[in-house]
Amino acid sequence: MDTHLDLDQFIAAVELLRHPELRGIPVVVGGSGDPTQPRTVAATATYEAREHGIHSGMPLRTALRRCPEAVFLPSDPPAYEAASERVMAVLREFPIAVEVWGWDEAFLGATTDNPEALAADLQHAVRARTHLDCSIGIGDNKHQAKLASAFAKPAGIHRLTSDNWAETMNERPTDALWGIGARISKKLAALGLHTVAQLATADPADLARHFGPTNGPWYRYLALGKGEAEVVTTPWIARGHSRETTFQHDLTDRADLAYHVTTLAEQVTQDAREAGREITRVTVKVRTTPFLTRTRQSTLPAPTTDPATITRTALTILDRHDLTRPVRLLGVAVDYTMPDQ
DNA sequence: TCTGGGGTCCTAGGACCC
DNA sequence: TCTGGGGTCCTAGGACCC
Repeated sequence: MDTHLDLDQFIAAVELLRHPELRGIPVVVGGSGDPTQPRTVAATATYEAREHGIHSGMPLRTALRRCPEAVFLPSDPPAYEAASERVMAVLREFPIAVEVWGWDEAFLGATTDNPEALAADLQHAVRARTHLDCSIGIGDNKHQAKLASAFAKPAGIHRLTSDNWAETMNERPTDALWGIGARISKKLAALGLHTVAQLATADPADLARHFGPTNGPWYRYLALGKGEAEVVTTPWIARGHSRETTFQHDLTDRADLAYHVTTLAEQVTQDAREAGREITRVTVKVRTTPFLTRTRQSTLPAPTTDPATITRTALTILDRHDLTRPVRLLGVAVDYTMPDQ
């Protein structure tokens, strides 16, 4: 039996623990906390802020317009990281497998006759030790458990297994599945596949023709409620790493672009060194007005952690971009060598 | 609603080689 | 030279997720 644990309103909850006086009023977290700053979006919004139509991903300036009396707090990733680690430590004290999935989620593998009782124990322990609420989903695999935890919100427990999959999911739109978003859902709808039930009975060869040999059949697999069941506890080895910056005002001067690419390349190389990883490929991302994103990349002749090599490569790649339009974002990404290669 | 930052995986097409 | 077929690597972009 797999379970998925999802902390409720994680970032907002951590902030409200630090600022109890803000309970009950609209709070928006994001950027440096200055809602007049352009090109900054909300990381999260409290329930009270949501009632004003504010949601995560919304530009802070829009949020401010919708709710001028809202309190805006800066995003504080180290604080969320620390809170997350406290929660994961509580989970690891249980005789269960823990697969950390971002800051505020974890998959848990357990052998038990009574998963609801285990889930309640976990909720009580997390609440007692961290003052944070979580929702827990129970399923036959991680996909089912993940969807179940959403049904469990707030602070509840829900079971979604193959026994009640069809009755729960069949009439829902395809983007209710974990792994199908708005784009694929729209393409599926254009093929007459609107619901999970319709996708589940679609022809796999048909899907493969439209979505590729891996993705097509996989979508049908998701619609049948199937998915990976193994909870992996071994630490994740990152495939790569990146840093990017959106500028509050567009850049047009090539010297400015070169300066920022150099800084990003140096940061990324330093990150790689600290992680003890070697770089095999460099990608430079450029987003111009009107929100057009392009990437250029180059594979290195040999893996390296030499800052000069990475910087030089990044600058050469930058010159392969069309830089005739104002630039709003620059990014440098690298791929790492993987062990056993 | 003028639209963040950091990831992962898949696909299609071209280059190149045998 | 009118040109087969397969394998592999590389690049650029798309889609999804937290």
